[in-house]
Order: sequence, then structure tokens, then C-alpha cells
Amino acid sequence: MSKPSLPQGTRDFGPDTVRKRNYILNTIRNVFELYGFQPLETPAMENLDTLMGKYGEEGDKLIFKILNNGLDHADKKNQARTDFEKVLEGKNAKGITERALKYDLTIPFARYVAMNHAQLSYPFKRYQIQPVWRADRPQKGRYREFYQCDADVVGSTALLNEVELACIYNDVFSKLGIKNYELKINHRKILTALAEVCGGAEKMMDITLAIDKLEKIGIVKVKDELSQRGLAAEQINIIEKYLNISGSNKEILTGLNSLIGNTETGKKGIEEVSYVLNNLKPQTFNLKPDPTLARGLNYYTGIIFEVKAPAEIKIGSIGGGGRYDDLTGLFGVPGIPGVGISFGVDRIYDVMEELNLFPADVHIGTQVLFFNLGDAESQAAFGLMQQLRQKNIRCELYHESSKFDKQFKYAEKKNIPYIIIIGEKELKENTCTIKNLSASQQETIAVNNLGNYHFASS
RNA sequence: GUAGCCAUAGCUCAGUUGGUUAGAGCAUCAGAUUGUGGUUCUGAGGGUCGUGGGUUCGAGCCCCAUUGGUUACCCCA
Repeated sequence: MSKPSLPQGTRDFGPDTVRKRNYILNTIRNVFELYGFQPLETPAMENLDTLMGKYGEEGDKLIFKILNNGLDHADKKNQARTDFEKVLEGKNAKGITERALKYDLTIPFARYVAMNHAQLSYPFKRYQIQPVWRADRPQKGRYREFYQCDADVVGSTALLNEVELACIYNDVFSKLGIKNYELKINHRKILTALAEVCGGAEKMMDITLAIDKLEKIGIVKVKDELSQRGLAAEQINIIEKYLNISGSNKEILTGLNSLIGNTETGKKGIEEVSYVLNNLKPQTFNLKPDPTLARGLNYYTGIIFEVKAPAEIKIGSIGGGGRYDDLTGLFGVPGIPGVGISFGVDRIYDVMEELNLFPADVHIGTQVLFFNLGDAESQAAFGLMQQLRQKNIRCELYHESSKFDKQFKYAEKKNIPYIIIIGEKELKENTCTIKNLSASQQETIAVNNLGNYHFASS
């Protein structure tokens, strides 16, 4: 038998990790609820059709496909062989694979909205916290299975939604104690306008892909890439001017205005970004317009967001989102616009771990351990324990009568803050001894008073 | 898909130019300690050196292959 192992890019989560992650998820969930979002869950797998072509060419390659069952069935063998030939050519064959693991939460949500559009009341605000899968090569901060937390509003074009989503980012990160994150905002129309001004509206994708890398590879290489992608020198010149726009939020907007403000689309984009900025206090929100922000997913059409982790932690983006005018149109139900954001929980976890931001009491599960000091003693302890459980105190009784040393060490390892000793003496006197392990203090009280004892939570 | 690096005890790692019986810390278990833990002391268990081949009198170390992990590119949370 070979050693047990995990598939590449997946992880087990031990008790401590799950506790910490739940702390993050609960924080996010509470904020979503606070803003009136409703929970939604969709299956782990979707029909392959639902996902293919929604994430661009690269994205398609990263979708985890599921092999159909029953390929060895006698009647299907020949069909399976010819279909497999198609797969070898890089095509999809329904006979081989027709389902896939979900790649993100947005497209399944769009599918859900398209299927239920008549029943929903708009604007429909949903949040969704589920794992997604990508057949990517794992590396630092990148996994093949990871959680996403999304909140989306569909059925409304109001920019109020964008403002609220920015507020959600701010609320969540400040509750988690992540201070120096940076919330960047841009607009797809601004990028479109840049392409128009360059005289190559159809080059929009090439331009955005290249300038998105500015921070990583520098202006010189961006220009190289642009010329490789077939842009002329004077076009690249304009793009360079665009990339050089910097300064305060106001200066950035003015810069954009003078460069692309004379186009219809550019004007509209700048207006919308200004609206969001004006309705928030950028200094308290770490909110910054960033003309170089592009975001890969090609369904965005309006404002786009990205959250960068504090600079000292080189982990990149910990969240992102944007507006899409017609996501459900892909599923035959046009005219439902939406806007959404996403939190990268696994990366937020890593950031919090590195900055030591988890509160100490996330590790406390069991609050009280009853020592087991013999048959009669443990029977008495069991009765008291059930009373405490009735009062919502999490407690357990050591599984067998053994030395103090062992029982203490068990409590310590499980981070149990209190122990209760009921031995021969206590049994006789109808008392119990409560010890606070971290304070190393103990007191003996009558068992009748145990129900009213205050167990501090940390 | 492309490229680099790594693989030795449960975990983190030493291991000299290739030379006798492969080590340490942590963890585990037992004892000092039959009603008071964290610190300490003593002892014990634990290894096909990822796998297969090759070079050599001799391989944990060198060569080839293979598997797994990891990092970077592409792309992305």
C-alpha cells in the first residue's frame, strides 16, 4: 500500500485552521447580512456548457472537468473512442465529459438568476461562500481548491451598489484588523476610451492585458509587449501618457479627463468613478483610482475593484470585483445588470497569520474539562457537566480515570481554560474545585452554585 | 503547458573529498510524581536515506531514469 497523500494543490484543515478560517468567514458573513444580502449555495459541479467560454481562453483550460461514468458500457464503447479522439485534439466531447467543478461563484450565480429570473424580486442581493476549483499549477498563495466569498447585486444599475460594496470591503477588513490594504478602483469604460483614443477600439483586450502588468514588469516591458501585440509607436505613446497619470485622487481624475474626457465612453467612466469616490471618504477607505487596474475576467463592463494586501506581504490581490451589464445574457436572459465583489479567503487567512491578527480566543473550543477521578466521582461530574451544557457551557469529562498529570496535559493541549475537580473530598462535601488554568487560581464552591459560576470566555 | 530547486525518524533539519554501526532538536511513550499542569531531569521506541537502475573495493553523498513536493513564468483569489 502506498503512503496516503493529497491531490496536488489541496489541503486538509485541522481544528485550529478551521477555527481561524471560520472566524474570517463569520466576520464576512455577518457584514454581508448587515447589508441585506441573502445566502445562496450552488452545486460543486455545473454542466460544462455553463462554464466554458466564460473565463477567456486561459480560463477554459483551468476548468476541472469530470469524466463521465459508464464509458466502459458495451453500447457506448465506440462512441467513447471517437469522442476521445476529439478530446485529444483539445476539443470537448460530451460523450467523455459533460460536467465540471465550478471555477468561481459568479457564473453559477448568473446561471441561477437566469433560471429563476421570474421568481426573484429585484434588486436581488445574494452572498455565497463556497469552495471553487482551478486546474492551475499551485504555488505560494495559489491552490487548486479554495474558498471564495462573493456578494452580488443584480437587477440594479444604481451606483449606490458600488458604494455599498466598497463599504463592505472596508467593514470586513477593519473588523479583521487588516489596516493597510488598498482598495483600487477603475472603470472598464476608461480602458475602452483609451483604446478608442489610440484608434484601436478592437485592441482593448491587448491593451488592458499589457498595462495590467505595469507594476510587475515596468513601463519598458509593457511597451515591448504592446508593440508585440501590434500597436503602433504613436499609440504606445498615448498609452504611456495614460500610465504616467498619478498623484492624488483628484489629480488622477483630472489627468484622465484631459486624455480621454473628450470621448463619450471616457467621460461616462470618469463620472462614475468620481461618483463613488465622492460618496465615500477615500482617506478612511484607502480607496484609490488606478487607471492601470484591468482585471482579467472579460465579463466586466463598468466599475472594477481590486483589493491589494498590505504591501509588506507579497501575496497580491485578496479580493476583487466589478460591474457586469449583462451577465445573464450569456444564459439567454438579457437585461439583468449586476455588480459584485469577492473575498479571497485563503489569502486573507495567510495575511492574518503573517500579521498575527487572529484573536487568542479563537482557539477555545471546550471551556471546561471535568477531571475523572473514579467511578462515583465521574458519575457526579457527569451530572454536573450535563447541567452546564444545558446552560450552553461547552464542556467534557476526561474519558477515563487517570493521573492528574495526564488530565492537565489534555486540558492544556486542547486550550481548555477551566478544569473542575471532583474527587473523594469534594464528593463527600458536595463541592467542586474550579481551577482557571491560565491564571493558576482555584476555588472550591458548593455544587449548587456551579450553575451560576461565571466562566470567562478567554 | 515551460523552467529552476528539493526529497534523510511522526515534524524541522545536520550528515565533511565517496570510507566503520546515519545524528540532533521538537513531538510521542514511560519513569522521577497515587490530589495539582506549563519549567526541569532520566530513559525508551522510532530509518529499505522517495523509488528503480548504474559507477565504485565501498554510495545518504556521484551519474541516469522515475515519482512526489516546491518556486517562478503564463494566468489568477
